[in-house]
Amino acid sequence: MEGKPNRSNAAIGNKTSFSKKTSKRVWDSIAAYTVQCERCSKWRFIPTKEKYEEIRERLAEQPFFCETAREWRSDLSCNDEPDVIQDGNWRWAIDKPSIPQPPPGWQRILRIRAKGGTKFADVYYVTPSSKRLRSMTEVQSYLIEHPEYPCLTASQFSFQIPSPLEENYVRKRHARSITLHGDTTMRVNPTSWVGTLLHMLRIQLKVEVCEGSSAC
DNA sequence: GCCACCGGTGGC
DNA sequence: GCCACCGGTGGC
Repeated sequence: MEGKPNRSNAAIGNKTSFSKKTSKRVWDSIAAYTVQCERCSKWRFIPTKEKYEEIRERLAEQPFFCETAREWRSDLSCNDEPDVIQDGNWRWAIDKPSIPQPPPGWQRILRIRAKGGTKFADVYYVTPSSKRLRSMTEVQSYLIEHPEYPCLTASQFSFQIPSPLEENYVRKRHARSITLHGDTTMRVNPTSWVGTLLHMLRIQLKVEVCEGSSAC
């Protein structure tokens, strides 16, 4: 989590929101959102998912500085200690930049999968009528079938998922061992891709760990 | 029966 | 190797 220049990162507590029409609970498995200051490289918590989505959408054109956080922390500056220090209690993931904010009334939900699976996370959109859309194909079909959203296009949706900082969180497809005669050993091919992503991406999510933590 | 979660795979 | 998509299924 040491600061590299020109990156930004953000965080939210495990968030439960409610569909207005159905009061159905929708869970986001993200514990916190943080953005990195472009100037001092310190990571700053972002108070809400909505604010984080707003910052993330514009980050390429509108860099984040500690002063930006004065909207919710009036006295914050680059002289203050970083909000985030790396410890063993959290998992982190690098988010993708320039993801559009979900349309008004819609939710973009990120669900983190368990460690050792074939995929780190799933993104889905919840429509104002609480329908869950899992892919761009489903979004396009939905928009065609629902002309009440004439202004929405597929370009306003993104199913990109963050990348975990923890190496080997996701089982590598080509490193899978073939299970024979009850041998369930899993081999994972180590790579250095995390370092590469750190230089390319600008946003991180803090993912809550629920492995025996009393906080869970 | 529904749905959240997960795995598999085709395409790039 | 990564991503997008979607089918299967276990838990409710």
